[in-house]
Amino acid sequence: MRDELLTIGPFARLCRLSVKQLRHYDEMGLLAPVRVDAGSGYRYYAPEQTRDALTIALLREMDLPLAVIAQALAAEPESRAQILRAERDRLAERISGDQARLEMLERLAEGGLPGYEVTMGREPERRLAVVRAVCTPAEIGAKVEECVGRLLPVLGRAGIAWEPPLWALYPLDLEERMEIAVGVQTPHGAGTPGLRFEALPGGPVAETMHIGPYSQLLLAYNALFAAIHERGLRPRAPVREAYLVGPAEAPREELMTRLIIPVQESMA
Amino acid sequence: MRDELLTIGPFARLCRLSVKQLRHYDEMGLLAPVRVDAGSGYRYYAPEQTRDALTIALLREMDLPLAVIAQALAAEPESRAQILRAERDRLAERISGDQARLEMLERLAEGGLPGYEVTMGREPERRLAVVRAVCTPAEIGAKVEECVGRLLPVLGRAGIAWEPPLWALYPLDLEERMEIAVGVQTPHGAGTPGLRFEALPGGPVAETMHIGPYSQLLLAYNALFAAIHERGLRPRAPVREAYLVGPAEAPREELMTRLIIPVQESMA
DNA sequence: GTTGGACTCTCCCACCGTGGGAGAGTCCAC
DNA sequence: GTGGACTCTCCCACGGTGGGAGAGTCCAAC
Repeated sequence: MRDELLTIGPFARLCRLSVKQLRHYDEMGLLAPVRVDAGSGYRYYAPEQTRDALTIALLREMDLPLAVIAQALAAEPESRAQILRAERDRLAERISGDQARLEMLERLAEGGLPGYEVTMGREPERRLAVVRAVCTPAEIGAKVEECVGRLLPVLGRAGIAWEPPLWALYPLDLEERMEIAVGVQTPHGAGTPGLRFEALPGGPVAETMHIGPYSQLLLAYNALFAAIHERGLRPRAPVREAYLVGPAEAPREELMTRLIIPVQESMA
Repeated sequence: MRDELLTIGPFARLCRLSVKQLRHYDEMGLLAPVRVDAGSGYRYYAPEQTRDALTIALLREMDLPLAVIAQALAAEPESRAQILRAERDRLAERISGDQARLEMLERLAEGGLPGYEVTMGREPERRLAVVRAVCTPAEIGAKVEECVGRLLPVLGRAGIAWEPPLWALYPLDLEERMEIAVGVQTPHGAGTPGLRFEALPGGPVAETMHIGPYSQLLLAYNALFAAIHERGLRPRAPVREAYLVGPAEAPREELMTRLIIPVQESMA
């Protein structure tokens, strides 16, 4: 095999990369030309390097960061596969996030920004039997389900009577470490192991109804917070969700969720 | 409603935006505070501005560019809905692109980078009856289908005998304006209106078989080009695909496609 | 009144990957 | 030996956000 070297332009054409890209990859040590002329600085690539260059182009096409590509190229097949799997998971997560975004955007594009009727009212005091969990914002959906799965057996075993709906309580801000609670309203069950109790004070609240998948809840909260602030009020934790029609009873398009945020005169 | 103004920090907390973001939005004219103290430069926001700020936060959450958000906020409801629909389409396209990427990444993560056996061989001369089209790289899939839909009736009406597979011809480089052709091998049909003919010269080729959805074809081409360049050969247009098992005959996981790239000694 | 601490201001730089363009130098075929 | 195509390095731009410096401001507590 003759090893006539290629200057950067022809080499770029072979691997479907731009000259700028190749220079950048050289500079960052991802793909160095086999020879660099000391005098002129000209980069010379060997035809064998197209293999790596094509691989880089392929992985870039899948949106892997250059740093990760560098890792993957340098790694043994085993850890390389591991890196690729990690990236696959990252991409899968991005897609599912984008799909939620898409659904919200659909709704916005069709219904416009309004579409939520916010009511200012009063809530009675409630006593909830709850289980708690700590999670990040991204995990909320899974964690709530998990909590429901923990809660119902406890209630059943203890023979505690309760009526729907299920409730969930959230902090006001979506932080990295947020404490949530899932429960039901009941006067019974004090002292049951695994159960905790939450006394929700009565008082003024803002509320609205969300019909549709949970991925679109953000829209409802947006309307809710806007209405609260416009009235010069301040939201107070915990935010309450009541699952009037849940995933067990209806397809995701028909879920009904009541959103309630306690409010307070801002002067207070 | 008392209009006690808020400094940037408390206002940021209300709308779940960072102080940096608010300053940036002010600077670019997206959301200006109602009052800026001439002496100190302090920004003062009115509680009513939380509505716009929340909307901005919401649209950013859906990944709309700030410039588009500015447009949307300024526009009438009608054109706003239009803008949102356009963004929805953009996002939908990104998702489908990402899904293709994900599938390729799956395959890479599982099978590793190898997985394609590239054969160097010789192809006989072939005479194809084709229809042509011009498209961008993103449209290829749809255009090829459209071409098939145009080709088959013409063949049928003219009573031209042919045998599977269907073939497609592509240029070497994926450019913005690429000419493609779809056809079948047949000795008949000269002069049929709507049909053109393509004489594929025989000679040395590199080829491989791709089994799976078309969204993963890039992987096969990567292996193919790498093999060609490693042997010091040069690919020649047109690239040929033969659809041995097409979408009409099998689910997408089981599609079989033969990829053939004519090659030439690089010295020539 | 003064002090201290929390807040705010403006500026610059960083990330990521790519492209554009300036200005200078190099290669090679005619 | 000359022209034209190529290459070099260097700086700046995009998008949106964050970090940090260094200076100034607000307000409550003493």
